[in-house]
This record gives sequence, C-alpha cells and structure tokens, in this order.
Amino acid sequence: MPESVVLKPVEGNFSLGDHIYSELREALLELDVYNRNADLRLDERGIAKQMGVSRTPIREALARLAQEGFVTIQARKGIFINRKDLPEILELVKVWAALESMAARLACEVASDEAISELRTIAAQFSKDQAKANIDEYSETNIDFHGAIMRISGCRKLQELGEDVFAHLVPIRRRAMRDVDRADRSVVDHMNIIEAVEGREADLADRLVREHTFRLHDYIASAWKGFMELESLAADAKA
Amino acid sequence: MPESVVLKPVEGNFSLGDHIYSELREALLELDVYNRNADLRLDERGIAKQMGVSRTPIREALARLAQEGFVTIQARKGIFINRKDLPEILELVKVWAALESMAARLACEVASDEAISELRTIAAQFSKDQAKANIDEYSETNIDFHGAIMRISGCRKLQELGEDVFAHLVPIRRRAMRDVDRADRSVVDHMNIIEAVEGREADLADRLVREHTFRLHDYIASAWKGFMELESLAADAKA
DNA sequence: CTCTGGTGTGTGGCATACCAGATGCGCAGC
DNA sequence: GCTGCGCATCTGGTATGCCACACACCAGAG
Repeated sequence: MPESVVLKPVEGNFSLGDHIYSELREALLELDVYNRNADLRLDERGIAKQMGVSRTPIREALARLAQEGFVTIQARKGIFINRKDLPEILELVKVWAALESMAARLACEVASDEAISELRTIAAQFSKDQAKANIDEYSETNIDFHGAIMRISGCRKLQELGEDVFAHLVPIRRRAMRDVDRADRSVVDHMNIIEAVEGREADLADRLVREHTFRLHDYIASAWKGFMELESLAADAKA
Repeated sequence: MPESVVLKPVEGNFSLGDHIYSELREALLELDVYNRNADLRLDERGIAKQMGVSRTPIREALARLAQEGFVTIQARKGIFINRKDLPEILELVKVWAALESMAARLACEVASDEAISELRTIAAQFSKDQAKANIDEYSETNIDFHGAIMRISGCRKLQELGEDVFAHLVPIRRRAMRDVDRADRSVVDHMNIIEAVEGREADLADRLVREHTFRLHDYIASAWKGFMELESLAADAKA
C-alpha cells in the first residue's frame, strides 16, 4: 500500500439515532423552556413524521435525553421537557463550582505555561468597558474562559462533566448574563483568577473560582423572579 | 369512598426497559471487568433470549448504559463493556474529590447538628483496630460515611452525580480497600473530617476531604499494577 | 344535576421483520 | 504458498404493527 495516500478513518457513528439525539438536544437548549407559552410536551410520532424517520431512532434519542435529565418519559402519558425550578438550578451551580474550582486547582499543578497563557489571551479580549458595551459577545468570551480552565486542568472527565452540567444551565445563563453590573465584577474576578493560576497558587485559584461561581449562585437566587418568570407572569395576566 | 381501604399508589415505572437497565447495570458493576478472561462483549440477541424479551427493551437499556459510559456501542460491530484505564480512573477520583469536598463545605454551612451527628454514628462503628480486623465490613461503613457527607450537604445534584461517579469506581474500590495499612489512615482522616464539620469549619473540611480522597488517588496511581493486572498477567502467562 | 360506567382516541412499550455494513472462511487463480 | 474475490453469517440499525394503559368525553341511571 502506498504510504503517499493516507486517509483518516471514518469517525464516529452516523446512525440516525445519534444524529437525532444531538439535533434534539440542541433544540431543547435553544428552546426557551421558561416561557410558559412553550409547549413542554414532545410527541414521538410527531417528531418522527417531522424528521421523516420511524419512531425507533427517536425513541433511542429520547431515552438518552431522559437519562441526562433533559426530559421525563412517562409511560403511556407523554414525554415532557424538564423545567427546572430555582433550587434545582442553584444546585447545578454549586456542582459547577465544585468542578471548576477543582479544575483551577489542577491547572495550577499540571498546566504548561503556554496553556495558562491561553487564559490571558481570552480574557484580554474584553476590558471592563468593552464588556459593558457588548454584553452578548462578552458572554461568549466568558464561556470560553470557563471552558479554558476546564480544558487546561488536563482532566477530561472534569471537563466533560462540566460541559454536561453547563448544558443544563444554558437557558439560565442566557438571561443571567444580561446584567451589566455583573460584567464589571466578572472581568475583575477573571483577572484575579488568571494571576492565581499563573502564580501556581492552587489554594488561591480554587477559592477565587469557587467564590466567583457562588456570586453567580447568589445572583440567580436573588434575581430569579426577575429573569425567570417575566413571560410567565405576562402569560398568566393574559389568561 | 370508604376510608378504611387505603391503597398506596403504584410507584415508578415497571417497564421492561427500566427493569433491564438496572438489572444490566448491576450485573456490569458486579462483573470483574479487569479480569482479562472476562468476556467484554455483549450481544443484544443473546441478552434478549436470556431474559425472554425482544431486543427492543434491551436496546433501550443499552443506549442508556452507553450514555453513562458503561458500554460502547459500535454500529454493526458489537457492544463492548468499557474497561477503564489508569488515567481514566484517576480522573474519576479527582472528580469525586471535587464533588465530595464541596459537599463537606456545604454540610458545614447548612447541615443540622443532628445530621452531622450521623457522621459520628457511622464512623464510630469501627475503631482503628476493628477496621484492620474486618476490612470487608469496614469498607461498607466507609462507603456509608462518604455517602452521608454527600447526603447532609443538602445538595441532591451533588449527591446524584457523586453516586454516578462512584458507580464507575466500584470495581476499583473493591480492590483498593483490601490494603490494611490504608484503613488506619482512613479512620484517622474520617475523625478529623467529622471534627471539622462539627466545628463548621468549611475551609478545613473542604481541604481534609480533598486530601483524603487524593490519598486514594495517589495510592491507586502507585498500586495500579498490583490490584489491576494480577489476573491479566496470569492469563497472559497461560496463553 | 350528579355520579357512574362505557367508549374512542392518543401515547408510549414491545415484538418482529428486514436492511446493510462488518467479518471470517474457503475456494479459485496466479 | 500467497493473494484476492465472494458468499454465508453475525451484528447493530431501522421501520412497522399491535398492545395496554391513560384520559377525555358522553350517555344513562339515580
């Protein structure tokens, strides 16, 4: 066999089930679950017809989504999108804090200087003023920053679990990030975290990340009604 | 309606899929995956025939197990039990450390005195000497202790995630716990942790739990070959 | 008007049949 | 003896059809 022709092997599964799973998952995250007008019910047959396949791969995808906690399947009753309540969301944030603070700690111990410099590159994209001016883009950068910490921890499981937990928080974060005042604090926090990691101060980095995430926790706890039930209340008033 | 006849409502799902899922999961955990003689391959049709049902519910259960990372499904090739390697196991321990240290921290802040006293009750079941003498039973108590910390943290997600991570470590732990010398240290660690929690010293409890779990981490890292590849080597020698 | 039982329809659960890629073996050709 | 082709077979993937339960609705008894 000529070595000149090197082809990468076909990767991953191309089964309908897998495709539908990611398709459905993305759709659920995109969906504004907390709008009470949203239809929280999923119909196997409906989805099947809509996607032009049989129920089988849809059922497989839904089973996996149920396992992840995105939907609840009730036999012969229906499949419902899980709308998380405040306590549940706060618990997710706590778990997130646990994972990311550990990631920061590990990063201090194992990450290369080059990997750490990645943090500064990301954070440098927005100064405090810019963050205020362009909240949406900053939100993206913010996500990148936290993702980077998980990545340079060198612990894949930590990273994967973090992404899973984060996925459940996407709809929440989309709203929590609007607050302009928080962006200020966020930029400062990130800088402090970077310096701690650069200085290889594991205990400090651990604490700073944890406190940073708990600020989000407390903010959500206090602002819950504000960004959670706006549409719901409107819907109620109309009804 | 006569009040005299009070029947409790039927709970949970009794679907074959759910039943097979837990059945299979338990079997996988019981299985000594690291014995190279073990058959790592699963056959849908075989399981179906063995359990007297069709492939459909088996496939549903397997899809969920794959989602959890217990098995890998390769289209048209087969379904294989995941045998975790050392780096992967060490990562799981790190995640476990992250979750449990956070749980200890939260316990300091929110747990009632009665809940905390639960820890001492469990730990009191074994003194240092007894722990040495009866490693197997101590192992159970040890699991209870860690489970209790997760529980009294009041954070269900933390607890659930911890249990999931722990499940993957069951086969490992079954071997790591044999070491007599470690039992000593374990008992001491637990006592220190209890005192920290009782004193509501969140930072201290966090640190102690983390260090305790990282001792397991380092122990596994060094003793890996010892308890992981014994049968494997024997099998190789025979072949 | 109220309560009760029947019935029609919707929904998920399950069994079954068939499909196509993956594999292994054996035969034919060199 | 080695190579390569092809068929038999194994395995997971998908489509379909039927089942049993949940529920809404309706009719008839009281």
